[in-house]
Amino acid sequence: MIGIRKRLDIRSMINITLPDNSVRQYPDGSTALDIAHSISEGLARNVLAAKVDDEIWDATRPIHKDSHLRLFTWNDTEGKAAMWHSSAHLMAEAIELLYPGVKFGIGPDIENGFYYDIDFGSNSISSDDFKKIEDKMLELAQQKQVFERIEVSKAEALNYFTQKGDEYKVELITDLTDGSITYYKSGYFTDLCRGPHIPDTSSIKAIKLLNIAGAYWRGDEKRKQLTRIYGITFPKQKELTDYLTILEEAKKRDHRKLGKELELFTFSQKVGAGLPIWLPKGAALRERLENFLKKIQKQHGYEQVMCPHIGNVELYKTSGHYQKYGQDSFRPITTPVEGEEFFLKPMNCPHHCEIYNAKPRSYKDLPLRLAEFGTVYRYEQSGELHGLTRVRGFTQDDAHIFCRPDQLLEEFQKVIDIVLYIFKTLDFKEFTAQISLRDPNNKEKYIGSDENWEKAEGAIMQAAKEKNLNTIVELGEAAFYGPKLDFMVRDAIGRKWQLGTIQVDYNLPERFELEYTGSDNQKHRPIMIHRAPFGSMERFIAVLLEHTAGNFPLWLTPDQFIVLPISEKYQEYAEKVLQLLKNSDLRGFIDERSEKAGKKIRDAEIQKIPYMLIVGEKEEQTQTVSVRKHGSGDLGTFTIEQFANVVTEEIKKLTDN
RNA sequence: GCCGGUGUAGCUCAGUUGGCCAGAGCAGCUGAUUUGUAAUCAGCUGGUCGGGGGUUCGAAUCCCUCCAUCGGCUCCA
Repeated sequence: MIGIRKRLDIRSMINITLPDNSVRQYPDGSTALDIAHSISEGLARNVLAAKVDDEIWDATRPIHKDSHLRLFTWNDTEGKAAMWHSSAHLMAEAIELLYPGVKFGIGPDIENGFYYDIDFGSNSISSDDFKKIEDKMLELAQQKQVFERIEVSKAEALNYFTQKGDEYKVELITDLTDGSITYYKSGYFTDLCRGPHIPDTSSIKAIKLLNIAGAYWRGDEKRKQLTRIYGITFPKQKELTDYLTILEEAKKRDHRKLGKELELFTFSQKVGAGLPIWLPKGAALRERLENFLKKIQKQHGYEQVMCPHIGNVELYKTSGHYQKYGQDSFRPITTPVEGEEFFLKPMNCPHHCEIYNAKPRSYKDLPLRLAEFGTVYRYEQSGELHGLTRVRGFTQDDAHIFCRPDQLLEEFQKVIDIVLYIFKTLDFKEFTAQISLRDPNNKEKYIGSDENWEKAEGAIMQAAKEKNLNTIVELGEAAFYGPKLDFMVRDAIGRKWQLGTIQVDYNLPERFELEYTGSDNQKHRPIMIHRAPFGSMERFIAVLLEHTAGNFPLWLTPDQFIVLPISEKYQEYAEKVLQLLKNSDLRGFIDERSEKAGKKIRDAEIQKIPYMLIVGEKEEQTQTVSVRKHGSGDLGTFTIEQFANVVTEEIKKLTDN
């Protein structure tokens, strides 16, 4: 069906139910914008989109039946989405005018802004061209271009884009069903689009193109790479300025920057890309974090084990990792005489299976919980490396739980408890529990029987449900041998990273022929749970750095205090203070430089040391310290013992929750 | 791996259209100062301008290539 409905002279009335459940009558064919006008002019100016019953609509689309209506403005997610989606069209329009003949892929709104994937043909483009495009966009936006929705037939749509020579749109249309296809036309630009859009471009007042990147057409590495331009727009210039300021602030919390400034870790071109080197302060911090988890694990019946860093190729053929990842691994290590092949250990599970197999197991031995801080090496493509969050060598806080079927649920839930305890202790409030299942349309990517997959997926969902976890389900995110429960946390600029992971595995026990003798004196197969509450030490510390902006909890932080003698005369007393606090198991050092107190304080603040202890004549006479707290200032005078007690108590409170 | 950006002293950055011995601040070292809640002063050290190749009378600056790094894409056992 084509085009514009005829406007009737005498229209019947429709009932519109508003969010407060009040019902109002409007002429048939009224738009959300009309209705907004009837409520208030201010509202009408701000309406960007509307929800008509359960669908998000253009505010300018005529409504022809009794409906529930909700209006969206910039303050609503849906309003922002409509604005950014329309901004993508605006950008495409500007680009089409500036670079005639370009072809368009897709251009959606995203969490913060929008992008458009464009085939620039022989034109090459870089961020230097942004200004020109932004200016053009502003010019077009000011023309108050109206977004017009047009229904078209499939044949018509195919014809239009074939003539235009845009093969990407043709491909998209081919996959659509006839009767549901719409165009949106604004100014000089017509796009295949489901909508909805804002009424017109005049609400787009501030525009910033953010970055440019290659993006494979339809996410497929084997297909052509288009140029993706990311941007964001706002209804007010000030909001753009604020947004950019927030981005700048977030960059200051980048773990790569803080890690260097706080001397936690470094990288060396000579050692190799993606291979972090832990400096003394970082290594000590990491050790504290390991000890924290070791203590919890000990309480939960885990046993520590240790395995070599390499494993014979046969180990990985048995596990199936060789077939899946052999070609994408660091090249094998071979022995000079025998020609045996070894792989750098990319995961700990096969080794742990062999520990299980080292002796016969009884049902009474289960669950068997084997834990190891296992350092593994994985070849990651060079472009994927990223600080400590994506590396080629890292240490997993790994453990494998071998259990009987009747123990699975409880064991899984106990692991959830550990993860939640850690998150609580370290104050990670915003995380997502993601159930990662296999892609039902792509089963050949996975090993194992359907039956085992179904059992494993069912177990995870049941455990998460009984623990009242607020979960989201992602298809296709499972590991190749089993489904996972992943705990996702965002970094400073909003990227999502997987930290903790818990996985149910029926496959490796089969491949390694793991067995236990049951009470019936028959052989049975155990189930394996893979779990890493931190995920990896590297990634966890990276995310922790960004969450705390380098102000680690007192029990973790490298230096808990610094003693600042006012002058060299008080050096001896400073050493006494240091010694007494060390005796109380606190960490710190003395700033012995011949600098003024102000300078020493400034430097200690920059180093984010929680407590600064200023000592001079007064303090020496009364055997006290003047305490200044990082970020909050002077706390007054304490005896050394008082200070030690206060800090010890504070540490206790942080770890005993 | 792919697209685009970046690479100058330990750190943060200047270095005009290719042109004298490549600069600054901080850090470091030496000396002076002996300091009371976010920067005391002076002097000095420190760079094959990411590596290699090329163009040129002349390259930090232009070209090629490799490496690292940043933002994405793809991937993530």
